[in-house]
Amino acid sequence: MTDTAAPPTLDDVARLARVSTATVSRCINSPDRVAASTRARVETAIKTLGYTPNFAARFMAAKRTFTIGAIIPTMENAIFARGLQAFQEELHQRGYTLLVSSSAYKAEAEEEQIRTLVARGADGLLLIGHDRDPQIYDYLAQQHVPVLVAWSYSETARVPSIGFDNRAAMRSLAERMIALGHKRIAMISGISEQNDRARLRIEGVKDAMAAHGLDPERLAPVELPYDVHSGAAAFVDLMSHSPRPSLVLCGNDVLAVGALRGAHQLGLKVPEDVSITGFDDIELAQVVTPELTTVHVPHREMGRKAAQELVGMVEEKRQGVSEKLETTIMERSSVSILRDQSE
Amino acid sequence: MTDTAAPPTLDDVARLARVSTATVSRCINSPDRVAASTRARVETAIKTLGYTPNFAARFMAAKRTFTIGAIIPTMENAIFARGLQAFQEELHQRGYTLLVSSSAYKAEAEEEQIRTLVARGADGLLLIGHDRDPQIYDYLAQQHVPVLVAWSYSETARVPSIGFDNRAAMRSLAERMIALGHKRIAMISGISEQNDRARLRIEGVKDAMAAHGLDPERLAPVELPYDVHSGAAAFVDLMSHSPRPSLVLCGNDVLAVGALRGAHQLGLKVPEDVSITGFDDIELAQVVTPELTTVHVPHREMGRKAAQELVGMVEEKRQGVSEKLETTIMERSSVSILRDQSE
DNA sequence: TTGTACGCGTTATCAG
DNA sequence: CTGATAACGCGTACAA
Repeated sequence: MTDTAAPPTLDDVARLARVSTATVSRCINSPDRVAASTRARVETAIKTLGYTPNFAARFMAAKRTFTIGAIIPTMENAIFARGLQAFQEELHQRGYTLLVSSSAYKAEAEEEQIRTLVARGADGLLLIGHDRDPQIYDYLAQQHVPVLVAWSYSETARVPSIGFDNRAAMRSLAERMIALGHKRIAMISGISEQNDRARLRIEGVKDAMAAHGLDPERLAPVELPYDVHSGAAAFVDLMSHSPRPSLVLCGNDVLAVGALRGAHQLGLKVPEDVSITGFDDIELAQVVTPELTTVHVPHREMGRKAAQELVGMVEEKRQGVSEKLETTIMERSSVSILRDQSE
Repeated sequence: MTDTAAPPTLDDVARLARVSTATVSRCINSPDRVAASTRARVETAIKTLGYTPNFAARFMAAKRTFTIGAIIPTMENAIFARGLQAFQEELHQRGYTLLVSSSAYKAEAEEEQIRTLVARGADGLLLIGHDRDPQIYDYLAQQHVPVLVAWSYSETARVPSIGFDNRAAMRSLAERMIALGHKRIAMISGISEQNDRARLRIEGVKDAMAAHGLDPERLAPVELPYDVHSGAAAFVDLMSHSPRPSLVLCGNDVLAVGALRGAHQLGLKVPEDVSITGFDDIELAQVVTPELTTVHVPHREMGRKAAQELVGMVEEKRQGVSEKLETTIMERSSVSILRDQSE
């Protein structure tokens, strides 16, 4: 128990076990390539010394860290939580450690964190969405760090993605709402700059409107940070216009919950007085009253597949292949039927 | 744009700038110790090469990383999100990067992640709560890595903590409820093994009961994972017993929201038929109907102060000093008044 | 002010 | 199956 000593090194272990450092290293990295007897000796030495490999040294020599980095826009709400959890679990099964950083939806912060994670030897990176300064992709390419994007699917983007078609998903939700008889449609969106999910969801609504004889230009989505408070304020403001919308489509569930609160403040009943929808289907959506009609995203599947693909890219040094995941509309009780739908 | 080349090194920069590697290193780490003219040359070289210092090499040579690690029990709900966000912001201001890992409330996972983060050169560690295998503290001491605990305050623990008194906080909530006339009290708790917050909150309720002539042994808290579904199931089960409790105290807001759902399933009105309380005062508490009576925790203050203290410990190589933060009871609408409270 | 040279703790190559 | 030994990229005495 020499508590003041510096952490033990490979050398210390080697000396104690009366072998060379190479042998100790082998015991750790390919145990089968060393005799059982000596291995036993080494293992005891490791135990008694409380030896832990020095990571930096290992990285310098081997250039691999078995670490994957992920940068998500926020940890403040649960949007990315389930997917990330699944991502981590799958990674862990494959012997990788996940390190997470949050950018607070700020492009510069994200860039800095990308550099940080790469410098720290991340073998691969998971990023959310495609929209970012192209220079970053140059940097990543130069550093030979594989990158995979999640939460957004794109065929044309520079890096592979495991995600869903935000535009199509939102379009089909909007079309369903239109089929239900909603015509006066408003939208509360996340901030679309540097955020393809937000941007594409707006486009999806416009697609639906255009396809059904509504003027997309009249949508005029308001863009705000993804938090409950903003959602509530925007909703209250929206309701002060006339004619009032019969439906408020929200860019995600958090904004939708905010809208629900706004309605509550105004004494408006949902869905009788106004309908509200969300996107993501996080736990929150089923916990509020009324439960939210929203777009279900296969969070866990996405996380799991992203991990598989990213590890594949890292280990086989190959290009990643994109995959589009399916979303489904969850019709719950925050939407009213204005017109009977018998076809 | 030689895209196939390996990342540039100090050596490359030195060659291009026609100086030694030592000079380049100085330009980066103590710019004032080098002549302005040569510094300019070096800086251009760095720019044109797109040089980024290799982190592992730097760590090996300098033994500092300006990285702080944090291991939280979960990212799945927002319990730790706000505090962690504040922690990160404060860290960033001081030039440190935060790396986060989640243990899914599993002790072995946490231990592994502690080792991972230390091996990766974390200058300091933030941990949640005090309950863990003492060996881990030995390891951390041996590695000379400063540790700070948050979300729980203790004077007697081996490591310093910035947190609140979970026991006293829960006790005063329970006392307030008793003062309101509640006598048939049930509790839905998190799993208390290896979780001092959960454990102390149970104790707090028992303290309050004992102090007011109620038998603490009759509390019989049920312990479950912190998720909405578990909370709902436990609540439904609790309500099948007779006599039914008039009040269900929950170990945190997530369980309380679950209880609310359970009540809804049962057709029970809250607070008319049964009262429910939470703990933490996360955003969720104000978003559900009825809004949750709960214990407010100063998340952001805790995160900020934890960052300050931990950086202090790292930079000044000193023992950390603990601080107890205040909590307050937020009385909202999930609790009924059974008895008039004029004193 | 600048350069030389060594050490940090591993892994990997190559003999033995 | 095992042992020397050369990298890996950088910081820093020490020397010039």
